[in-house]
Formats: sequence, C-alpha cells, structure tokens
Amino acid sequence: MEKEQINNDLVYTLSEFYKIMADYTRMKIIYALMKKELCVSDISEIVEMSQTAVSYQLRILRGARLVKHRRVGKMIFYSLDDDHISDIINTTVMHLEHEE
Amino acid sequence: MEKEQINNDLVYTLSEFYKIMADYTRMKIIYALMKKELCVSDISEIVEMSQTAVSYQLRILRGARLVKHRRVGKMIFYSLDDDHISDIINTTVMHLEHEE
DNA sequence: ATAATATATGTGTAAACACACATATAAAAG
DNA sequence: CTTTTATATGTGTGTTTACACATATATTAT
Repeated sequence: MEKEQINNDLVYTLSEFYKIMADYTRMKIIYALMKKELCVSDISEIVEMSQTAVSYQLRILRGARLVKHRRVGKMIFYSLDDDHISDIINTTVMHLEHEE
Repeated sequence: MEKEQINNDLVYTLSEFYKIMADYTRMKIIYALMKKELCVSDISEIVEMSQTAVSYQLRILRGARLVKHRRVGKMIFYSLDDDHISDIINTTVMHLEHEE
C-alpha cells in the first residue's frame, strides 16, 4: 500500500474514521455525547434503540477510540474521546447548512 | 422521525454524508480531486482501480453531489463540488495527526 | 456508416454490517 | 450467597454494498 503521489495510509485512515460516523445509530450516540457524558441506559432512551443495539455500537465507538468510558457503580458513563470530534461534526454541519 | 431534544434529521443527514466518505476507493478519488480536476481514466490510474469500479463510485459521489463533472469531447472531467469538502477532510486530518 | 475510445449501467455475488435474541458478567442490595 | 440492575458479548440473519463482467451509450475519427 504505497504509491508515488497519494498518501494511501492517510486516505485509508480517513475512510476508516468516516466509517465510524457513517451509521445513523452511532451518529445519534455521538451527537448526544457532544452535549454531555451519558450512561448506556440514558443513551438507549435518547437514541430510541435497544440496549443491545446501543452496546453493540458503543463497542465499535470504543474500538475506534471515539468515546471513552468510566464506571460508576453499576453504570458506565460514556463521553467523546476529545474535542476534535465535535470540531469535525460542526464543520460538516456548516457545510450541510450552506447548501443542499 | 421527530424527537424532543435531538435533531434527528440533521443527524441522519450527517451519517449519510459520512457514509459517502466511508469507502477507501471513494476517499482516494476525493483525495485525488482535492488537488485538481481529473478525467475517469486518470482517476482509474491514480487510485489503481478498474474503470468499472471507479465509475461505480463516481456515480455515488455524483448522487451525493460531492463531485461535479463536465464533458470535454469523449472525456468527462470530475472535480469536487465545493471547498467545504476539503475543509472537512483537512479538519479530520488535523484530528488524526494530533493523536492515535 | 463504421470503428475506436471514454465512460456508464444492468446483473450477479461475496463480504461486511447492524441488530435481535439469549446469555454472561459485574456491581450493589438484601 | 442470592437477587436485581446495568451493561457486555456470542450467534444467527436479513440487508447493504463494492465490485467484476458484460454490455450500452456517446463522441470523435476514418
């Protein structure tokens, strides 16, 4: 995976990054976490998805290090891993609002 | 698709937008087009994919209005639809470089 | 009109993916 | 130590998707 002019590794990493954002349920989770830290059952309610579906997606978000989590008793709280994620989404929202 | 606090339409549009970027071949095409306008056969060479595969993805990129095209004789030249797309990718690259 | 070139499109398919269901784990309470 | 609550995980499945192959369309040249 090496070519003269295009940085294929970067492009691959970019496509993998966007793949994480490219699911409605995951995007709802991320969007909800932009406001504040939430536990799984809160997320489940907000995105109107089953606990299983949410846990499934949270595992993927964790794997891609887009979210971090901390345990408080029986509950596990999730939050966005860093502020860049909000930045990217805000830039995209600006793009989408501008036209289309 | 309407809920009290979350703008589900926006979130859906966001996920659909990222879906377009979430493929390696499409991302290679987009990345190549960030530099300059290219015809299909050029793209085919640069991304090292068959003409069919490239045309398949270009149709999707066109449908999402991420690229525009103009015909010059037998050839069709593609370019990014607007500058916001580069902005979004550049923001993401900054994020990816920062950590991970 | 025919051939050659550039690109698009219809069909079939293998792989990836999101989710449901059932079950497992982990923490707290009784 | 058993029950309850919160969350995770293994398995099966229907759907989506990227692409190959074959073919169609459009433009130019002969």
